[in-house]
Amino acid sequence: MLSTSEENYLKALYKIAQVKGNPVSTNDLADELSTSAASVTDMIKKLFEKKLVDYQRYQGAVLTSEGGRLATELVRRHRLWECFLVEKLGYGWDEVHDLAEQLEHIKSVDLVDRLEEYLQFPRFDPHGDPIPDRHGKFTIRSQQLLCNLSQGDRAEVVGVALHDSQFLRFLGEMHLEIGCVLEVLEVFEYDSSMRIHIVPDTKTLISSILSKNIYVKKYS
Amino acid sequence: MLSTSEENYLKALYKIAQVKGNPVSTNDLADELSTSAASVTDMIKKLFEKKLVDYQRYQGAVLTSEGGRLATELVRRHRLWECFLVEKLGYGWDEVHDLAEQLEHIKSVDLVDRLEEYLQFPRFDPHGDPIPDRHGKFTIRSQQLLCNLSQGDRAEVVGVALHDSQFLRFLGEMHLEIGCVLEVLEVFEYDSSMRIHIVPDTKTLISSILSKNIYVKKYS
DNA sequence: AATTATATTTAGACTAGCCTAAATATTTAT
DNA sequence: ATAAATATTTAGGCTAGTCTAAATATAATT
Repeated sequence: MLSTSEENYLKALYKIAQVKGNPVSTNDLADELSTSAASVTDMIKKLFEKKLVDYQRYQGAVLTSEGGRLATELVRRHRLWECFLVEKLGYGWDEVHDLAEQLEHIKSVDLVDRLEEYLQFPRFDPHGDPIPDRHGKFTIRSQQLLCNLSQGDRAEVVGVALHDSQFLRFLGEMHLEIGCVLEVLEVFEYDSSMRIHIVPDTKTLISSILSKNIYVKKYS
Repeated sequence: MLSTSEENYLKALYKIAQVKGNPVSTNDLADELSTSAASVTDMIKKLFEKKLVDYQRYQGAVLTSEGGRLATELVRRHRLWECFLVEKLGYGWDEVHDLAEQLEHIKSVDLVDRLEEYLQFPRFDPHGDPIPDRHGKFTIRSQQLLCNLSQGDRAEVVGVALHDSQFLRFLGEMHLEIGCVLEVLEVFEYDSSMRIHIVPDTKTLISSILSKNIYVKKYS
């Protein structure tokens, strides 16, 4: 059985590897987990003993297939709990991260499977991130950013690249949510801002900070 | 903020005080928490520092009003999570204790209030135990035991005095569940067993081990 | 009331997870 | 290629929560 702390290391390893590739450096882990490099070294050794990471001194760490499986399971739990909190308890998508962070560590062989069934097997969480199924498989969503669309393009919002609550609250205020359809009305070269039409009835200007962090699926 | 361990001590203090009264002895706590008396002494001192218990060396511990409030809140959380697990996720009443034991420690100011609303403010958990409201108030259920009924009495099952899963599974197999109505057909002095009619269609013999651990509300 | 038995506390130690400071390895830049 | 900068590990220590063994206080028994 893994401790909460061990689980958090696995998740961090998984997350960093996705962005920066393998091997994952001690310092990157320390940053991600807001801890010291020395603590990371200790824990990596422990995970190595448990065969959850491959590791050689000074060379960074890589999840083993078992480590990867466990990390994916944690992502699954996190995202399913986020669905539950938003869909059933009425939380906003900007409020659920910390709670899901706690709930994902609940130890049970089948709790999350039952939760998934109860939620009717959602494939994406409230932020548009894909939810791994029982076997760790998931659909990769479009990686195209809103900022890369051109005038006249129409697309659906499918995800966000940032998850901090300020950003999410701001998007919410602008009615920019997962699933909404938009059209690029105009692109301003000067500051890369855009005027967009959020179907059906909002037309607004958005800064590039926003458009660089919204994933869309372009209608062809 | 309290640790999971501190919270478990508060719950144990509350539980023991209800059964044996105050003050609660070090050994009783050690038994309840499956730990050593030495550990209990350490933790009680800590809770005393935090003003959650009154304590004098060798004289046992008593929850302060703040300690009692927190303990009641934990009971509330535990019972609401049990409701959720049974009613929404389809668990049996014999399967939910350990999961609720974990879920009750999730830190949040409003999670459990939202859960309560989502469950439509249940007043009793799946074992018939009363659920404290936001202010710690709850309805005390009938304390009458099935074994104290006489031939011809009719009553409703309102609770169980034991919570171990073997006992609960056995009751379930006999269709003896919270809310069911029964009538005492015959009482056998010899071994205090009873023949009962579980309305509408089961007639069966039950041992005194069962009838001593089922709370009923007699129809007058 | 003294003695024995029981309950409780103290003392000292252990583990997990974290820390800082110092040592060492690797990488980068001159 | 060597020096400087950076990254990583080691060494030693801290806290929370636990333990066992020993000491001490309370309760029970004669």
